[in-house]
Amino acid sequence: MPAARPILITTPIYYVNDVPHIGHAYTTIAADVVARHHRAFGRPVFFLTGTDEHGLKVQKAAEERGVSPKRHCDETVERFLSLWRVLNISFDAFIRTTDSDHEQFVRGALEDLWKKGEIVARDYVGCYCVPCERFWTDKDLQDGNCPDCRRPVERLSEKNYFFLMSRRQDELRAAIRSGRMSVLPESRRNEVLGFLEKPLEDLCISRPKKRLEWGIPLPFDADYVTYVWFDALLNYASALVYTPRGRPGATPPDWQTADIVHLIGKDILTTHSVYWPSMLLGLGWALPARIVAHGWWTVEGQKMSKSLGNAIDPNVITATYGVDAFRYFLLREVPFGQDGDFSAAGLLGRIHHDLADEFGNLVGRLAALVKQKENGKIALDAFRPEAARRKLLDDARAATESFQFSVALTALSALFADLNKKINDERPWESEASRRRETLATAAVELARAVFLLSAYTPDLAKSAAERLGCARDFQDAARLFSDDEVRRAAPWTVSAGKPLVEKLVIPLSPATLPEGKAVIDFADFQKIELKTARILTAERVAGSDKLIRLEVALGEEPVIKRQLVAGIGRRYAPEQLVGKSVIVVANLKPRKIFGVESNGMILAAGTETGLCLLTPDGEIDPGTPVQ
RNA sequence: GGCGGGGUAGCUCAGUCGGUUAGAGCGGGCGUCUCAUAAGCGCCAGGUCGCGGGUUCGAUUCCCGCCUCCGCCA
Repeated sequence: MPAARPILITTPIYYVNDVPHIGHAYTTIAADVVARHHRAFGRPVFFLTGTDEHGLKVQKAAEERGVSPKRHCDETVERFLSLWRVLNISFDAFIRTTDSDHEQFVRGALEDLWKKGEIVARDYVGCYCVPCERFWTDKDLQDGNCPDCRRPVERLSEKNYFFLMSRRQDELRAAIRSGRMSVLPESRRNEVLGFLEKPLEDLCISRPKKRLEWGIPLPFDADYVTYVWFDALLNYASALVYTPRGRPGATPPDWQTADIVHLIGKDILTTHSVYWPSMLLGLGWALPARIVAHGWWTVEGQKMSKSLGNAIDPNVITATYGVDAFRYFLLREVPFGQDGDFSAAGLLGRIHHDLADEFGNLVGRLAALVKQKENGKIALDAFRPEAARRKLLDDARAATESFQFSVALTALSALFADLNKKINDERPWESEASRRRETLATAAVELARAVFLLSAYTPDLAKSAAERLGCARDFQDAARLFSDDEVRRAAPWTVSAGKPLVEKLVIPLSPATLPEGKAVIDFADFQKIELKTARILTAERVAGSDKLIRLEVALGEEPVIKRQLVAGIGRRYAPEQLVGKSVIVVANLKPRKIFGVESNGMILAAGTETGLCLLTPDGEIDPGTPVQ
């Protein structure tokens, strides 16, 4: 077999100031799956990740802490390194843009472009926003301020250096159209092609040292440092020519011949599919084969944001639910490329249904059957391949190799379901011996192959499953495991029984995803709340308040039970809008006086004072009906 | 505002190059086996296929308009 072309798989280098969250974990786990998968099948792989450590934000953060920028980076980079250890990330190299070899490399590339005339000096006139570290055009400004942060901008005219990106427009477009460089998913490809319909501008790649010191000095002008993106993007190539920290003995491929795959988030699509390839064209280097952009995660239906404080800390999640469960969930839940929602209930559902019930139990029942009926030995010569299940395995493999992780895991899931059905149908606990052996050997081999494919996604879980099946040794040789003839000739597998492979978790609610300050209540507490439907009979504003409305509601029809209550919904609803509406009220709330009016209950609404929304029954229902 | 992509079962989505009963997974309900983790397997979803109009013998599928959501750009 000819040696497979080496694959270079990369994640973006993460901004060292960031606190790692689910988004960082997602990209990195996806890249890890690709790396592990190809390694398992014997293809040379180089898996690269790292941190981006230059720029004004780092400089400022270091100043605030009273340490040098480098020292600041040395400390904060640990957050990423330790998370990757926790998440079982098998990177071959971890690059930091402050590595001196990387800095040398960037200077070399700049020198080369400068000599080739790909970089020119020009006066730049524009409005600069210091906090955002970027220029804006006059059109961009909003009321003369930065459109991002709304702070005032500085008008500057200064010499800067420009990379002549504009001259790469046609070649770039052609590269994408021809498939020489593919951008996935297709919607992102269209976006880039749309972007390239408009005239492409040149890229300012310098920053005067007087404004920014923390960067790589330009080799041809010591008064300037390199624009952070230009510096950062070059990591993909620089990491191959020196040896950043990483897996000992890992051999980097040659940039010019490697199959280069950049995994990115959709926010950095343009930098990776326009800036970076045009830099490569300028340098005369090979283009990446594929740029794969994934989507965003929301958390419990809400956008992740600093102000909400709902960013998911993968350290916390994995401590509660397990690393493999987390890895599995992220890649199974959402088609790669689309946005997804991370929820405790969703994660728990995947663990219980997919991993414990469907998969773990299958391994367990098969091992138990072999133990009881065959003295623990699986005679592989009884294996009889089944085309439909082989197709599921092939599909799963192909899907992983084309970054369709959820498709791959769905195919494996279908295989597990089919094997469960096969065992049910063929009833090996009571069938005659030769038939029984065939059932068990066939199920075992097909399950082992699936576990092999799963091992890129959930390495530890797959390892325990393989040990349970007694096939761990044959995992060293994918070609043999997947060859019907060869696997039939392999030595029998000896199963081992044991505790359930995947334990179900008893977690009432995820502590990691609970809003801060909210206590967990048990069901009995919840039942104390009497919720009922009600119809609003009258509504009027409470004198002296623009927020409060006095309501009379019907809590029962015959006889009509009236109730007076006060609700703080006046900024959103006018009284006349309310009459006749059906609502949900807390009926057993202790009465209290608000603005001198007694309120005997509370109306349920979602949202804040102005953005709120009354909760109303979805259909006709009598007032006074209990809500449960 | 321009360009692009959506709006299909409670949820997430697939699908129809126009045509008898519109599909899957999850959740929910019912049944059943017993090797296994109260696991497995089987059965049960009648949803104006966003709204209005048009073309057609016939449209959820094609065309037009509208509403609405999302992405990129401005």
